[in-house]
Amino acid sequence: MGYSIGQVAKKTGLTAHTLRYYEKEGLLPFVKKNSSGLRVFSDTDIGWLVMIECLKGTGMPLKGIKQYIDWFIEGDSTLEKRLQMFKDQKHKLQEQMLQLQKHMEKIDYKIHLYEEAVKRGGLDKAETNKALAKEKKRIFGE
Amino acid sequence: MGYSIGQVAKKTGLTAHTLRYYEKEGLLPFVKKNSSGLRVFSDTDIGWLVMIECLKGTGMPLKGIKQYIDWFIEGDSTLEKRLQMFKDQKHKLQEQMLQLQKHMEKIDYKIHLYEEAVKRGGLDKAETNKALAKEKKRIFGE
DNA sequence: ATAACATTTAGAGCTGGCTCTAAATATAAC
DNA sequence: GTTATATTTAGAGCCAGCTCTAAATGTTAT
Repeated sequence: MGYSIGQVAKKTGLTAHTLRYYEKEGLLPFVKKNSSGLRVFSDTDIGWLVMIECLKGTGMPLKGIKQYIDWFIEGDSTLEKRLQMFKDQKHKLQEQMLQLQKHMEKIDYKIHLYEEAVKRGGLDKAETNKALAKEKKRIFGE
Repeated sequence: MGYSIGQVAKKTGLTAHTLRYYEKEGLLPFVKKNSSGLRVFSDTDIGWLVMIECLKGTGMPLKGIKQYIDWFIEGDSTLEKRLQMFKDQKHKLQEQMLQLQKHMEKIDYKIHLYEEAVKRGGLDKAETNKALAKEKKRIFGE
C-alpha cells in the first residue's frame, strides 16, 4: 500500500532520479511524504505513473502530461478538456501507427533488397534506382 | 535533377539548417557543391533523405543512421551488416507497434471513462479504481 | 545596376528529458 | 550500536537534435 522511491524505481524501470524529476515537474502531485520526509508512493501514484508512461510513450511531452494532471486537479469543470485531450492523442496515435506501417514497408523492401544482395554479392543498382525514382516522384511531383 | 537546399527544405519539411546539420553529421556524404560553393542536391540525395526519415521515424539515432551510411560507403563487404541492421530495426519496429497498440487500448478506455464522466458530470470512482488495481497488480504482482 | 532574397561558414544557443553530485539524514541488517 | 544501504535536497552537467546568428557571398528580378 505504500512504496519507497527505490521500490517504485525497480518495478517501473524508471530511476529514482527520474521519479524525483517527474515530481519536480508537477507530474506526481499526490506522492506523500512520511514523518521523516521520505516519499511514500501509493497505488494511486502507481496509476499516475502508468498513465504518464502511456502518454509519454505516444509522444506527448511532459508539459502536456502536466496539463492533463492540472486539469484533473482542477476538477469536473475540465472533464471535456480531458476527454478532448485523449481524443486528440488517439488521433495522433493512429497517424503514428500508419506512419510506422509505411516505414515497415520500406524496411521490408530493404531487407528484401539486401537479402538478394548478400546472395549475389552486391546491390541491384537497377532495383535501387527504381525505388529512388519513386521517392523522388513522391516528394517533387512529376 | 539538381535542387537547392531551399527547394529540398520546402519539399521535405526539414529546414535548411537541419539539412546542413545532417551533412555535418555525415548523413549526406553525396551532396555536391557547384562552382560557387552552393549545395546541389541530386535525386540520390533525396533518396538518402527519405531513408534517413524512415530510420529516424522508427527511433534510430542519427549516429546509427551514420553507421549505415558508412557501411554503404565501405562497400559490398558490409552487405551482411546492413541486412542485419534492417532486420534489427524491423524487430524494434514490431515491438514499438505492439506497445502503441497497448497504449491505444488504455487511451480508448480513458475516452470511454471520460465520455461517461462528461454525461454524468463526474468521473466514476469505482471504475477508475478498478483500472488502478489492475495496473498495480501488473507492476507489483499479487 | 540595384534591390531583394538565398546560401555559405563557424560557432553559439536552446530545449527536452534526463542523469549525476555532494553532503546530510534515515532505515535496515547484523 | 555500528555498518551498509537508501533517501533527501539544490543544483550542476549531459546528450541529442536541432535552431539561430552574423557577416560574407551568390542569385534573381526589374
